[in-house]
Amino acid sequence: MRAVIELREKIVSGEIPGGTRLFEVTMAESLNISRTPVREAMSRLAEEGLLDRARGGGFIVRTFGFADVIDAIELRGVLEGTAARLAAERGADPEALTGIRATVAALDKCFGVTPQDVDFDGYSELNAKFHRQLADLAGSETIRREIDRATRLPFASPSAFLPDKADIDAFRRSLTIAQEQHRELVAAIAAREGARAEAIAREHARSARRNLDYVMIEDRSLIPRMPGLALLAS
Amino acid sequence: MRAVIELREKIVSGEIPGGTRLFEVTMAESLNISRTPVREAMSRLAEEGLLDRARGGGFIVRTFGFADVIDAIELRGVLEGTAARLAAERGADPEALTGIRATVAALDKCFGVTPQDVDFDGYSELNAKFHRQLADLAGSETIRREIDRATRLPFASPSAFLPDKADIDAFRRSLTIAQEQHRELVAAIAAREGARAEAIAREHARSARRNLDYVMIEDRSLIPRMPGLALLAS
DNA sequence: CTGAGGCAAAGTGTATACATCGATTGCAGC
DNA sequence: GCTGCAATCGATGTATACACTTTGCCTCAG
Repeated sequence: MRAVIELREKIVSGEIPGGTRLFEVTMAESLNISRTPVREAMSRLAEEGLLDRARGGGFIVRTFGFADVIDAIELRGVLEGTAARLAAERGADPEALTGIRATVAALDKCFGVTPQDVDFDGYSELNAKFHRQLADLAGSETIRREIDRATRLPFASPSAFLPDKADIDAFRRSLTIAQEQHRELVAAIAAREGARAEAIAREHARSARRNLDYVMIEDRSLIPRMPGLALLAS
Repeated sequence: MRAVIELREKIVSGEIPGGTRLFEVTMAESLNISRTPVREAMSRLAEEGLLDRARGGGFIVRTFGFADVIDAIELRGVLEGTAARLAAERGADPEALTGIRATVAALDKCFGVTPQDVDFDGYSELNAKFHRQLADLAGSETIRREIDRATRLPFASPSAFLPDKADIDAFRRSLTIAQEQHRELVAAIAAREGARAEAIAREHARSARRNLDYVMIEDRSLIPRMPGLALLAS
């Protein structure tokens, strides 16, 4: 089990670059374990989407570029949008609605009196909770699973591009906008406005893309500080 | 390798019902192989979505109901819709467009002069090709993979509810409508009409749902003839 | 009688030896 | 010199023995 964690870390940190073929014996020696758990670990990481099965057996580290980050964000928006739309169309469970409203209220409390005063750790955690609750809101195991899968890649998670210290004004502003979207998204679902709920969820995902664009265009020195961008090629 | 195929068959045929916990030793004995390839096989079937990993190790056969079929169809519509929209918005590769147009033309030739005269095998094969080409059209590996994944479950494939003999009028009619959607979908993408392309792709997936509804409401005796419905619970 | 703790059995996790498959390289024959 | 076949090396596939974890039941104590 430890093998999974160590191997995953080596991949997401970029220590093992994309395209590398992983040999069982080599990996087993470097981790000081036998081939069997290595195979098991690789199999699991293939499930996660970090590895591809090579033809004729074996595994290859997947290569990710910025286009993949963009598409992963777009995909998350589409899937969360579907969850929101279905929740609106089919009617969300009242208890679940109450729960997600509570999360929105808790997120409100992360904002202080001044724009500078934001509880980032609290926001990040509650944001993750909000998105988990959203995925559940449609009551569809199929949708929930798919969101979970699409979200598993390090740069595709809803909290991937939340600023860790958020000393950038543009980032800080994005939090306020995102929270407004949280609120309106829940309102749209409760009002059974499926199309609107879907549109908001899609747009909401794009805030991650805006932050990504900022990092890429305005201040590339932030790239190393973004967990999940380390494994990108080039 | 043979283990994967045999085990998969036992699951999709319903021989091993959902919720069953699979024990490595038992399975190994029943397949006359050792535990190692059994583990490997289960791991792969977990990737396919047929098995879930149980807490404390081991695997459990996933349980599917009709709600899962509905949601899988909806999901395919959403993902294919996204592929279509992105292809329209970003501009599809001209060669790829030519290729998918050729498939549409070939599909046309499956329809004879009378409504009764349809080449079902040819249609089925070309239909699968069309959907493969559609998934590729956006030029996004991320999208293509996700469509591939969502489509892998036996009841979620684009050809899942094509009538094998199609002796039902309603089914035959659906083919004509579906082909019209193929044509308009390509036209919308070529015209860079993203929203329309997305809408058509979603609606197109719903034809599978219409066929499913027919089977469920009008003539349940057809259920065993639908490959991929055998593994459903209840 | 109930609850907790330990013991036993079953099942998975791991290590390792052996088999098999594929590719690459070298040799021989044309 | 080129082509084809064969052999060898390296990698994954398979079998099996052993270790460890977990779970369920039974017993003993409160």
